[in-house]
Amino acid sequence: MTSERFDPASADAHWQAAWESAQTFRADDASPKPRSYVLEMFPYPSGRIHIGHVRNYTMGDVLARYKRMQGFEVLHPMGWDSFGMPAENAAMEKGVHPGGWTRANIAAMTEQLKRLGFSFDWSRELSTCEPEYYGHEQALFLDMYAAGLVYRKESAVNWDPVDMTVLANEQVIDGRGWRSGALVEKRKLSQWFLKITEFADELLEGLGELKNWPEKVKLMQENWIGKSQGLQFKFHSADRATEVEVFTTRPDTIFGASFVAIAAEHPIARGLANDPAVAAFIEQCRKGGTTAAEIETQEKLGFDTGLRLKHPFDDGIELPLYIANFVLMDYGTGAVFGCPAHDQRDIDFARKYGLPVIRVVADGDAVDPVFEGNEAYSGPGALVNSRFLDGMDVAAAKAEVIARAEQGDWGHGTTVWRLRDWGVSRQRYWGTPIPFIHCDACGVVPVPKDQLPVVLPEDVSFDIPGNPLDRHPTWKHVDCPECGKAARRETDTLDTFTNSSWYFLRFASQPADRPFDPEVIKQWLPVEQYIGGIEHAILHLLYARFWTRALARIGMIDVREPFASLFTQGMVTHETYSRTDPVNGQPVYFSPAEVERGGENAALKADGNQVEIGRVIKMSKSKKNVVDPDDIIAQYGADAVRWFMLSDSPPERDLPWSEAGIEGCARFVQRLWRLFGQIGNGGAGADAQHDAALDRKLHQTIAAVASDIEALSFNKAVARIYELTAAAEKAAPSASRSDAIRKLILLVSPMMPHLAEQAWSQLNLGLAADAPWPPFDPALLIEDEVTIAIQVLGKLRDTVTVAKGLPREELEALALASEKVQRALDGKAVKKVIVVPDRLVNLVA
RNA sequence: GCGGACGUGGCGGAAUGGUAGACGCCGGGGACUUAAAAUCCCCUGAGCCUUGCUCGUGUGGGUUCGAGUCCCACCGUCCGCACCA
Repeated sequence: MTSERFDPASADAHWQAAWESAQTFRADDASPKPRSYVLEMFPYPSGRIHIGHVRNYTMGDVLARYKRMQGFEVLHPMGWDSFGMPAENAAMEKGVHPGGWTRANIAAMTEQLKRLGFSFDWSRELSTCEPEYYGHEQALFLDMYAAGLVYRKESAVNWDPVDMTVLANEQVIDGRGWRSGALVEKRKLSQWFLKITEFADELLEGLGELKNWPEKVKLMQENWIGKSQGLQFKFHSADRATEVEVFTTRPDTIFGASFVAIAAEHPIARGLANDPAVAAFIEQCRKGGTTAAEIETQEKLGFDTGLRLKHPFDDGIELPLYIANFVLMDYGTGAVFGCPAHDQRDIDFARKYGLPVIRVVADGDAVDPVFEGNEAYSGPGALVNSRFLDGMDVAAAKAEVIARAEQGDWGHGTTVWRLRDWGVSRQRYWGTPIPFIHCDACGVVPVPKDQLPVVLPEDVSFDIPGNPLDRHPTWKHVDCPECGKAARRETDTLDTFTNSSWYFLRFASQPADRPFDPEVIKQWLPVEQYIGGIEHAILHLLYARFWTRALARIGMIDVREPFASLFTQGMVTHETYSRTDPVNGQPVYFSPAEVERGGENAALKADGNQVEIGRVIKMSKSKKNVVDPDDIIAQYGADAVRWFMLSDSPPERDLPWSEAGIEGCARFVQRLWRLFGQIGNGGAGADAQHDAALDRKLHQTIAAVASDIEALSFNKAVARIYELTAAAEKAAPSASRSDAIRKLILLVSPMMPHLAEQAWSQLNLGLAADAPWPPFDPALLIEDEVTIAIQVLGKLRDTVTVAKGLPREELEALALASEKVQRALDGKAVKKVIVVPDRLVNLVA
């Protein structure tokens, strides 16, 4: 007997406990089965699970469960990216300890995740803030150091003079510390760097192999790495007292040069700064925004230094030297030559300062040496006005100029990268201690591996400004491992991105005495499907690729690319509800829980009056358009929430959350439950009958849902399941119907695992989670009848349902026999007939 | 400014160049009920002279027997940002 309603409140917990006690989702390193590693980006333990996490992990869970059903040994782990600034902020604001705060958050969020029934192998759970994890990270860092991939150099940081602390870029608001409001200073500190630039070429080339990564992400990484090939050469003043080295990707346009520009921070500019006008201009360049969007829209400004430089091919040509606000010191040489006709920034600048605009590349049109427009031409063409280059195409001219520069020994062809080495030092407490010791006699000495982990002391306080590690009474005082004399520990910690750069390896293999076992890594890696947010498109994903390659280079692993497929999911959005404050005219926002939504209107529950329904946007605390996963799970059950996460919107797009939507999902859970209760006993009577149409529908659905899940097109799989459900409901009792319902339980089990287990348990066949994906009969995928569209001049006039595979002549005859077709033809002669077998007939009159 | 993505009913969205709007939500009508909830059935792009016809996938062109889909130009929305020389 089945109860009338499916009760998630009891079923969810029951089946979660059943999976846990059976260790259903434990991945077996020794399994003979083919492997599948499904990974979602692990969360930062901020305190509460966000609905975005729910969407992310639901997608991964459907894939992981499906893969298990397909006979794979699946690794589907979960852990915590638990070092980071929010813990320190909480410590300062709430007076709690970062460790205590973080671990309490992890405990609460673990409970939240478990309520959703995800098929995680919890035995592999890891937390990056524990010595059992970061100790191995320290060992890997030492290995990289030994391999020459780690070095120290001076680097500038944002220093808050009041809080006596280093600030992250995001903590600097309008040039001031976010907490203290003090003006931020640039300070030079000796810091640790990882040589990611040594892998720039590999990381760029490697993108080509990543067939299952979004083009968008690959493009972002490509641009971030920023490979540019060109010419680096020096301009000289007539007296050779001044020389300016520039880099250009367009050496072919050298005869179009009309000025040279250097960055405000360029040594030559600084050298001229005793002139107050120069100093004032440099100061002016420092103000204003530093982001691309700000700089791009900002007016181009220059300052003529009065210096004149000789053209490398003709001493008779003199170019003015400007200091300009659009030249970047940290790219190339910090100096460029301007060719206005073929670079938009340069022409903006030239028009402003009345500099010549000389066209040197012409795209086949008449050669007009006077360039009238204000739009630079950067396309292909033949060189003009360029002496020995005339007539060459751009590529040939580039090669020719580089060859001549090298011959004349005044320049050389070179490759410039935008990518810079990764500074990993953070002057923060809540991170992985960098395992080095500073000794006055021996210098910087690595901590011997047998002394790892260097454990972060937890007896620290945040009531005084500055780095707690630095003022800890004992922690930093150690003996030098080399000479034994008193020495000091490094008090910087590692950037939290290092924690997430190898966690996928530790998930696959976690021996106690080393970071991982390469033999086990080999079995699981690469991750078959990685799922997470687009916000990690560059940094995390590039660093993880870098660590993987670095570890491969030093012989620790065989994999080169950690993530075979990457999927970036969209956000969960919600309407906003607001009223305008009559006093200040600002909107006052209300949360969905405070609002009663009906039809096209919404009213505040408190006073019954209307509120304005705003646009559907990303959930954010400030707009109050958030829903809490716990509340909705309690109200609708895990399966309805999971189903909602998969329905309607394609997974890469945003998903608008709505009350009506989740209610519809909860209703569908009950609808399935009623259907699942209608499996016949397989005995006499109706249940012996077969239903060919339903059989076909079932097998088509099994095949389609499988391919939709593999393509991560969950919204399409959901639509298929609705269709099969409707077909099964309508079908008369038969053996086919019972079979369809039984298999439908399995089809929905990756998505609604609790409901599926509850229904499956009544068949006494073990756990649904352990059941294989139902096979389909390819013969049943083919329809025996097809509906043919009949068009006249491309317009649909009639349809006719016929046996599949009818010959062309018969289809044509059928089309002509149609009354509607004859009416549309209106006596005109048919000139041409297009027949697409089993699809359509188009009569051209 | 540059780069990218996207524009299809009231809404989320389907659609190897071949019947546009699958599936879901909302809405309307009906059945069941003393009643409500729940459930089930039907309708639901727009317009019209309603056996049917016309229009319709941001706009304007083009290719094609046939275009939501391909090409060109534009408009709009969203996202990202690094002046990359």
